[in-house]
Amino acid sequence: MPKRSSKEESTTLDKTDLEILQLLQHNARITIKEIAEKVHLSTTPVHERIRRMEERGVIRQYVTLLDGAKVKKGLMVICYISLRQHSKMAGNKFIKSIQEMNEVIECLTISGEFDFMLKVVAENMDAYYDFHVNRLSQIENIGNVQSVFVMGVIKQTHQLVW
Amino acid sequence: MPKRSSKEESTTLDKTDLEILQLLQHNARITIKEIAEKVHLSTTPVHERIRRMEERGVIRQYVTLLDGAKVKKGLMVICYISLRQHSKMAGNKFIKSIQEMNEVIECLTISGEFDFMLKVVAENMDAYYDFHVNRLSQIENIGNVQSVFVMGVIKQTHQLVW
DNA sequence: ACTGAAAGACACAGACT
DNA sequence: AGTCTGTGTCTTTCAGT
Repeated sequence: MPKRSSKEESTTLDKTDLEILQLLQHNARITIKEIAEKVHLSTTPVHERIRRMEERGVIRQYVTLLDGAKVKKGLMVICYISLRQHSKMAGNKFIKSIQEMNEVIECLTISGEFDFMLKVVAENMDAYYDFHVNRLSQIENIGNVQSVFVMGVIKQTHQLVW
Repeated sequence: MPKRSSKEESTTLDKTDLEILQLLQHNARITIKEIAEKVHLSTTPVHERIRRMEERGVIRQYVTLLDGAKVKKGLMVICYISLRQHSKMAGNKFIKSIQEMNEVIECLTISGEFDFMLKVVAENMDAYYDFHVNRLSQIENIGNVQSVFVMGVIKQTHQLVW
């Protein structure tokens, strides 16, 4: 039997837990009282269930989503990158650079021709050009870079439970 | 001078608004009292500023982010799709199908060879294969489909203000 | 694991500067 | 646009089942 840290007890989520998560996914600012009513419980167990799911890491974060265009981040670009070297150290250096760039809101390692897929936000094309040429391309060990522009957002959700 | 609906007054965001947004981005369940302390104001103006930013649509939604692996959505796939026909009606039919598929958590229209980029979540490879063959490929008018597997998440944030 | 009650903290509205 | 103050509501803890 594998040992587990006390912070990550792996009791499975029951139906009530999933209902609570569903409600929280849609509205992180919903009151515990309101959740309690919807799942037909009093506030105490709801409070405790949420606390445990936070502790176990099932709940990662409560975030507020903003309208990009209204905070001067109207342009979204998908950016594919391959490195010239694939040593662990070279990879870590790249990752560190990416972590520090606020414009990069997502970075995934992917299968296929490229090593990374980035999602980059900028105010407009000029700002993106500046980012691309003066910051992204300056990272050492960068190989091929390819930009794909996002013309429209059809769907964007964070629901992992439904 | 262009008319504006009263719901979307376009007064620019000042430094305090941006500070509030920054705090809310990191923690949607932060109390107004705590925000007020950090921006050196009383709760009333903070409350009012948030209310206005919600009304104007600057704040889109408060959401809870879950750990995919812990809610049986451990696999993430990027999926590129081109349609056979590009009429408006054909496009709308596709979009409607996508909206109804919970596995598709993101859908973007993109420049380049493909028409759409999807982000799909599934419990494992079997579940993804089932989704791909029996649901995605069954949408009428689907042309080319290409799947890229996400091997790791280096960075994932929703901060548009920093 | 839950209910119910009770204390303390907070949100929200009003009067005023 | 802001502070201050009061009221009602919610969170959070605890005793009890």
